[in-house]
This record gives sequence, C-alpha cells and structure tokens, in this order.
Amino acid sequence: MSNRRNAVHEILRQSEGFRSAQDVYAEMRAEGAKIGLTTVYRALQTLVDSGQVDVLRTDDGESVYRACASVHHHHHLVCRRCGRTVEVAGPAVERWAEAVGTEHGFTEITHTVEVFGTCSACSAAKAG
Amino acid sequence: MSNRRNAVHEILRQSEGFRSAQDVYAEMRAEGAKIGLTTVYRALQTLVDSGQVDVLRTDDGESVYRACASVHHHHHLVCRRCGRTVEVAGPAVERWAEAVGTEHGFTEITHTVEVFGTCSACSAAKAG
DNA sequence: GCGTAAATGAAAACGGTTGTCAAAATCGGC
DNA sequence: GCCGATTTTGACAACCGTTTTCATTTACGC
Repeated sequence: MSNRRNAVHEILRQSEGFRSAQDVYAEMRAEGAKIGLTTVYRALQTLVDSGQVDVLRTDDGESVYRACASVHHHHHLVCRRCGRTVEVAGPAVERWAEAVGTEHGFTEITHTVEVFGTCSACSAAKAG
Repeated sequence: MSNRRNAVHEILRQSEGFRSAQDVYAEMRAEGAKIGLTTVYRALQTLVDSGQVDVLRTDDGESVYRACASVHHHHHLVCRRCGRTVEVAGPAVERWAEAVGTEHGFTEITHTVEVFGTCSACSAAKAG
C-alpha cells in the first residue's frame, strides 16, 4: 500500500533498539523524505495494530517503537530510586495468571506485572 | 511539614491500587480540600523521591501513584467488560517477584499484578 | 509585629500525541 | 487518457497530562 508506511517500517528495521516517533520522523526528513509527522504517527500506529511493531512507553511518557515483533511478552523490574529498568521474563507468572483466571471462570486472560525494588547501586548509595 | 503532602499521601494510603495525579486531585477537591493541582503533583513527586510512593506509567502515558507499604497484600482479577473484581492471593507470584528482584540485585521488593479477563457471565453474553 | 524562607496555586508554557480538513495521490470504470 | 470516488497525506490546531513561572500566602524565629 503506501510506501510511506513501508519507509517508516524500514527505518525501524534498520534500527537496533527502540526509536521514538519524533526520532523516526527526524531521520526520514534528514534523509530527504517528504513526510509529515502525522503520517509517521499513523504509520507507526498501523504497524503496531498489525503486530509488526512493538511499542512501549519510556519513563518520561514518550512512545518508542521497535520493528520485528516476536511477540515476546515480558515484565519490568524497576528501581524505585533511579528508575533503572530491567526486562524480565516470568513463565511462572504467565501460568499463574492463566490458572487464576481460569479457576474463576474468566477467559481471554491478560495481565500486567510491575516489580519494584531498590537496585544495588541505589541501595549502596542510600546506605552510605 | 506540609499537611498538604500528608493529605496526598493519605489519599494514596486509603486507595487500593494506583491512582493518577488528576484522580487524587479530584478526590481531594470533592472532599472539600482547598488544594491546587500543582501542589498535588509536587507532593506526589516528593513522595516518589523519598521512596514512599511507587509510580508507573499507564499505556496512555499517564503517571499513576501508589503508597508503598500496602497493608494487606492481594491482587485483582478484573473482568474487562463488567468490571467485576475478584481478590486473589498468589504466593507463587510473591515468590517469583522476590526471586526476580534478588537475582538482579534489587532489594525492598514490591510488586503489582493485575489480571484481566472476561468473566463467565460476560463471555456468555458476548457469545449470544 | 516583622522579616525571611518555604509552600502554595492559578495560569501559562511545554511536549508528545491525536484530530481536523483540504489538497494530493491512487484506484476503477470507461 | 479522463473523470469521479476513495484513500492517503500533511500542515496546523487541538488536546491533555505535566511542569514551570511567579506573585501571593503561610509558617517560623525573633
């Protein structure tokens, strides 16, 4: 369909990690592409909807996108002091959530898990 | 010091889950408290900085806050259609969260878990 | 009571995101 | 190729949660 959307997808493919919409937009403009910010957002949204792109929110509320979504479900371990975040997998939690839901007659079960703690660096700083 | 800050903290203490700043503000105003939105934000930020409150971002970019030492700890299984909520205990999850945190050198580990699903009544209604 | 410093809050600024709407590109039939 | 209908596009404004500004109020020590 639109080669704009493919162009956006291509930028993400060429990128290593997560990129923000504004970032993608800036790069495309820098490359000389005639594209509007609105279209970048729309393309990203479409890609997310069709499962071709992962999206998550940074701590300061910006959405960041990444291509090649192996729908790899994970949770976050967040330091409550410095905000450092570690992605963690939790097969035990997945199974537990599913079991708890089923046990109560619920279907189409999803879940969110956030683990908070004080990371080693911060607990050292705090102690000192 | 400021009883405004304590008031904000108190609202969070009386709350079960995460609340948004605007939500806290609305409740305080509804209770007749003379407080500004700015002060609520400032109080929340201070509480977060001092480690008395957890904060995270929702999917739509809003910051939500929760008082740290939750008294009786349990999780919620929520029907995404009718909102019916079941309190569930999850020793497996508690252990998992603790283990995951420790594994990454984190201490003072807390966690939040929300399980969503469609309850039996609603999935029946939906099917029909 | 008086002075200083901290706290407060109304309003404006900010920034990322989303909506609006007219223009441009594309499609389908001929 | 031509023409109308549909889709895509993008400049701009609107939106909304959050942060900053700054003048006022309050708390505290004397």
